[in-house]
Amino acid sequence: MLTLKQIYDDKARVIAGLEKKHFAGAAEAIDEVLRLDAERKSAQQAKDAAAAEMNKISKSIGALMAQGKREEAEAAKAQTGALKAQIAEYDVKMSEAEEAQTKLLLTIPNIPYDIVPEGASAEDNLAVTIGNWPNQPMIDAIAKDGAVALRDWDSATDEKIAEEKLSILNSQLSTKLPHWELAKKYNLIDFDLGVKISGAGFPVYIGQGARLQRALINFFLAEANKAGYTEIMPPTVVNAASGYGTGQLPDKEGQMYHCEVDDLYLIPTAEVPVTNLYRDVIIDEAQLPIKNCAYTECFRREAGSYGKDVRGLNRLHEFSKIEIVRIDTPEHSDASHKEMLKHVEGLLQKLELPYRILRLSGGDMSFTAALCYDFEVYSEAQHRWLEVSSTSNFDTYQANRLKCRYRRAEDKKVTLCHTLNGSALALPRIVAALLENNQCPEGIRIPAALQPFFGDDMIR
RNA sequence: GGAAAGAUGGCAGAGUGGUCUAUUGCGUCGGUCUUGAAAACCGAAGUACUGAAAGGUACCGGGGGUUCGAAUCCCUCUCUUUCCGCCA
Repeated sequence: MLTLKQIYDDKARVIAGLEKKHFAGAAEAIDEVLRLDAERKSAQQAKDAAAAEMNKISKSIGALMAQGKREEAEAAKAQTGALKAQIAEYDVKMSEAEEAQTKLLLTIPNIPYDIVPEGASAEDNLAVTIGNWPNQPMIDAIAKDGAVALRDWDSATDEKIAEEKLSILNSQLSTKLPHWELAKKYNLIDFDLGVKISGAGFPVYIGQGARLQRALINFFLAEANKAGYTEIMPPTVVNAASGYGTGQLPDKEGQMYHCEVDDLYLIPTAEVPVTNLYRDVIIDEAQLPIKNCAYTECFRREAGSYGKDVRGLNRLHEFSKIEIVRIDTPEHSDASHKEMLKHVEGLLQKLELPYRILRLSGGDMSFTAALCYDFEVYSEAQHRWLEVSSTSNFDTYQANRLKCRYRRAEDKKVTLCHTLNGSALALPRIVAALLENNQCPEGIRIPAALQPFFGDDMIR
């Protein structure tokens, strides 16, 4: 959640940020937060004063008793009744105001960074990079200064180039089979068996299909380890406190599987356990940035999804994902974020998949993010972009909920960390794109970087 | 699942009703000494809210109660450890 300091320091900026995120009633909500804070402060001041008086009297009673002055002690006792009632009253006022304030703050989203594009929906997301296009990679045409240039899209020229490329690509690829037919043709994935033993959205991977899963997991972990991330294997079931820490609760209660008997939640992403490792922790600055990665199964109820979005591997209830998580100082978090983007982009380049990177608009970003980039791969049989990674900087928003802080080397002050995370990568849509984009008469070509992990150059 | 014991500051570990803003040890930081280091000695050091500051308030697993006063007594919850049972 937002910190009070953020609001006191620049209220207008906070309100403008919330409006950019299309949060209705921003100004009213912020004013209410401030009103409750004033209420809390005055109640606390009154309570503290009464408690100080009370403590003083109590101590004097102890001294009087020790000296055997019983009558004076009894007189002092008589004084405390009114004070006691006052303290209780102010205490109730204080905690009521505090609770109301926290509850309200939990419903207020993070504020976006300045470079986040204005806009209400996915339509307004800004493509910043396109790569791995056939014949002549788009990246050469639009981002000469490096793959993760992350410059703003030049709509006059870049959009035209992208459109042309897309139409060439689509005309070349109209004969390709979608991945669910390829999965059947090569006996890689059985969706019907999954329905039988679990339900829709729980595919069974078989033979080379299962081996491809394992190869991708190992490939992504190997790349993350190479990039300096420490591998974590966390529990995939967490308590409610962890859900609140990273912000899945209370906002997205219905999206998580919940084991009621034990009041535990199946994780929707490794972000939850791996970030919560640092809940209620004060880290030495020398240990930052913390760079962790984890492979886990992820579980999402996906209530309300339907149609082409859930066809085949497009949207599952259980899927494998490798997540990278960073904890950093405010000064360095932006550089950390860029490194993460470069890492994720590198994976897509090594897998030789056509991709684009989008900077999400204010209205399309998640509740907790301050800056978010989505990575999408182009599915050549479905003729659509599939999201395979979302890489975000949460600024201090998550850290404030988590109470994840660090001790600054310079002045020993305890300060909120910045948290960041990103998928690197989610498997199902990568598999979909690999199958569709690499199909040829002989089978399905495995990209060179993946061959050592898969043990073959082709699915036949 | 059954039984017992426990939860105190970075760690270890005292404290069973009144200067406890918690004894002590280790570790950490600063200083003295030293060419430098070690040792020794001296000193410092928690978190949060509040206040311009001095200071005040709260925190000894969580919540509640008794009392003028609770780390300490009572209730309750959670967790941990040990033993037994079951088990990959």
